[in-house]
Amino acid sequence: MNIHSTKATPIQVNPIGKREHIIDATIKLISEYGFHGTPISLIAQEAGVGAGTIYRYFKDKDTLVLEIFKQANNAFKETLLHGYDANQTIRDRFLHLCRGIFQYGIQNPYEFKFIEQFYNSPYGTTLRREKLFCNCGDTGQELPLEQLFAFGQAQQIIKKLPLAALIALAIGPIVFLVKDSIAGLIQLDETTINSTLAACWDAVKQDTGGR
Amino acid sequence: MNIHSTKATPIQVNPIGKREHIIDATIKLISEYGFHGTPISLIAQEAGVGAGTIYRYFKDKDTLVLEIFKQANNAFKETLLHGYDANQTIRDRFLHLCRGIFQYGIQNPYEFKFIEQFYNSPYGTTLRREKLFCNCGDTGQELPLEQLFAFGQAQQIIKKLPLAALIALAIGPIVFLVKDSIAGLIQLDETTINSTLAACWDAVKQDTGGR
Amino acid sequence: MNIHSTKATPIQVNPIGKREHIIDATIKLISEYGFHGTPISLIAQEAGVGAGTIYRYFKDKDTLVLEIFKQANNAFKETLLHGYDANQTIRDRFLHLCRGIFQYGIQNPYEFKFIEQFYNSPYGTTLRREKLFCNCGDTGQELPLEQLFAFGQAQQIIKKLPLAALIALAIGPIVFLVKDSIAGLIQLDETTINSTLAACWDAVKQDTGGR
Amino acid sequence: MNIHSTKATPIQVNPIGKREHIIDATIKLISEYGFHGTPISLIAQEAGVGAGTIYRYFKDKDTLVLEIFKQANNAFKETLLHGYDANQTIRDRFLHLCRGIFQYGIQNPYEFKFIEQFYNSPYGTTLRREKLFCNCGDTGQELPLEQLFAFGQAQQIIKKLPLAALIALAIGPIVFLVKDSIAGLIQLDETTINSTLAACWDAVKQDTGGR
DNA sequence: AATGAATGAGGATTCATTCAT
DNA sequence: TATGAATGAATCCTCATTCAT
Repeated sequence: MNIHSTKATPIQVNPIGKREHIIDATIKLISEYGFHGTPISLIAQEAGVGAGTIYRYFKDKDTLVLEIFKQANNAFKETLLHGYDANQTIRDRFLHLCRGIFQYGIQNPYEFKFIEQFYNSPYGTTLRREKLFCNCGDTGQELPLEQLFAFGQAQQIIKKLPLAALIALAIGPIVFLVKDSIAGLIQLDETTINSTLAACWDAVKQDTGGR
Repeated sequence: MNIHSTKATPIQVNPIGKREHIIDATIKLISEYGFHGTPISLIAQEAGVGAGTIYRYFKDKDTLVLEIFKQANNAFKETLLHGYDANQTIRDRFLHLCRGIFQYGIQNPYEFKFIEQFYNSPYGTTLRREKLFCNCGDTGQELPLEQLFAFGQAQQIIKKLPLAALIALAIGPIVFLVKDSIAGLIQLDETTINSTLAACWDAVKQDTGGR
Repeated sequence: MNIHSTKATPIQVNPIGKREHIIDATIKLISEYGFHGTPISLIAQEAGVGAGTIYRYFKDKDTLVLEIFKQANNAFKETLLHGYDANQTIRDRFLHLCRGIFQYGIQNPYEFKFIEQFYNSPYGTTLRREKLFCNCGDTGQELPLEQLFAFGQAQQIIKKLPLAALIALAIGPIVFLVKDSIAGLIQLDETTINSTLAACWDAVKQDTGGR
Repeated sequence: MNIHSTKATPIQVNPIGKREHIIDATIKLISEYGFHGTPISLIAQEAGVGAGTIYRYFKDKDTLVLEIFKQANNAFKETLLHGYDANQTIRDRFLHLCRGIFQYGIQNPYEFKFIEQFYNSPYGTTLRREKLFCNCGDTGQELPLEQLFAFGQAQQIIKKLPLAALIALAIGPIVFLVKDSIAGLIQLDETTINSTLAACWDAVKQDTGGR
């Protein structure tokens, strides 16, 4: 056992845990310092393993990060879809999906920042572009939010805006807020979340003329 | 003078130009490759100066980046305030400020990404926290958007939400869209910009009860 | 037993076989990639054993290689001496020994290259020097070729040249050709071998004055 | 100036010398320990420069070695051809070329071993095969020895053997002897060299029937 | 003032060897 | 006895920074 380990492993160390330790350390550090700002040696130290050990589980640093992204991204999507009911109104479904982003971000702050960073990296941009243009991404399936918007537009419930703009109106504020929350700049209580979600809906919903 | 320089400087080089060349090169490269992904040698090459020369203008790489951030951030704020008229309605002032973000981002994509990256870096987070809590940031002055929101809330024109949430609702979508635009994922024409700005206003404006 | 082993060893593995597998794998790989170019892990994989197992048979990598060299070198000498008849003429005995080198090299290309490599390594040079000067090498016995040359010189059948030069004249071309053959640069048929052996004899035999 | 330098540089260090120092150190060390047995750090130490400096002159270790080989190989060929007179008899020309190998090897022992090692490496074998089969090697020109043999065979002065065998008969013993000489196993005086050259000629020259 | 050659600390990765199972 | 996961020293290479010119 590495004497410098920061993780206490009393009595019985989980033999499967090493891979998890590496993944956790990577998410935590890269979400904070970025890919190039996080040396493998630091990951190893944080994970409580030797540097060489990381290469038993992952071919190289790129692969390590890519696999973590896939895993985190899938968990993220699952959170969004958990309890998703296609029979609900468009508004309720919208709120469900957006609330999921809040939830995931608050409960998995490191993962959230990791995913965000990845999407903003050159690799992530390429990924997004492929998904946008070829619809041939990892899973091949559209984001449910996109389907929802398309459907809502047909129903004249969602504004006539480019999909990318609608996505930005829905996700942009939430991502922004969650990052502020993670940075400790704001405390996200239930009331704030609900109000913000309602405001996001105001942004995308078709103007009913009000009058 | 670097013989491999890509910038011809015949006869009389503007001695003040060198600093600008370095700054421009840094913004362009770091906005694309990130801080750790951009070696000083590459900046020197792109700027058409010797690597050592950079250290005559900036103490070290950190300082270089920090000063560029301050400069770009100030230019950004100036863009927002250009033509800003405190006598306009709150809505018009909101639209003016937000449109400024679009404008700046589209006209200065490198600077925009640079600023965004900086704010998301560990250093940037610290900076924002200081500004938020101590109000003792670089300029010490609040964002005009924050003043506007506070004023609008008092007038019952702006939703009763934490300032950070309002900021997120206003800026989040725009930053999102501009990044997509820079990445080439969407073409931002005037119509889309206007509609999006209107939607942002829908998000922050006080619900008038549907009258 | 390594499940990825390329050598099926069903039911009952010959416990003595493991050492042989390791040796064979080592010879094959080192003859191709060199000492430093051949990791223990690769030897283990090729041998179908665990990496740790190798250390049950050999103290370390150096020892492994050294023992293999001794073994291969002895086998080589035995090949040369097989069927050697001290009653034959000097020429026939010379041809017998030299033909043996051809035979051994063609039939054991990996071993041949391994031995050659070893002799050219710093360790091999030391070994040869010790043998030459102290006559206290591994077996302590002279190469039969040296004895033969000494005898032939006394008979005025072999040229008056330093022993090392005679050895070079006899062995040099053959080693050269066998390496070319192993590298696939030439096809060594019986005719070529015989002619080359005759030419080697021409090189070392005493000039009979053109009679 | 590196205080650990092993090369005294009194008074005036040659500013161009650094590249030469690196090359010399590389030749010396690799000729002794081989490519994989010679770390860059050792080369740097021996050359009296920082490790990073090597990469200012050579892209990477492979390039360093390849360039040195080309340079040494060209110098070697020049030595062979220096004073070569196509009007001399085939025997004299043969002796001239072969004596050149002796000369080069004795005067440039490190380079000689370096070249030899390179030719025996996987890369070198490929090189030789290309030269042999495509005649499209570095310079594209045949070894003069090969031309000489082809010419001599037509004149019935050289034995009817495959070219590779003749080359082996001529070069093999000399390379062998020079290596022994470098290893300190034999002292090559003029008499030994001349006698050995004569013996090499005996090996390749057409048998005149002895009568 | 300007340069870029030189440096060496630091980064990613490999691999001989150990040791718990 | 046999294994292969784990290790960390050692390797190749990069790059921020210095400094002689």
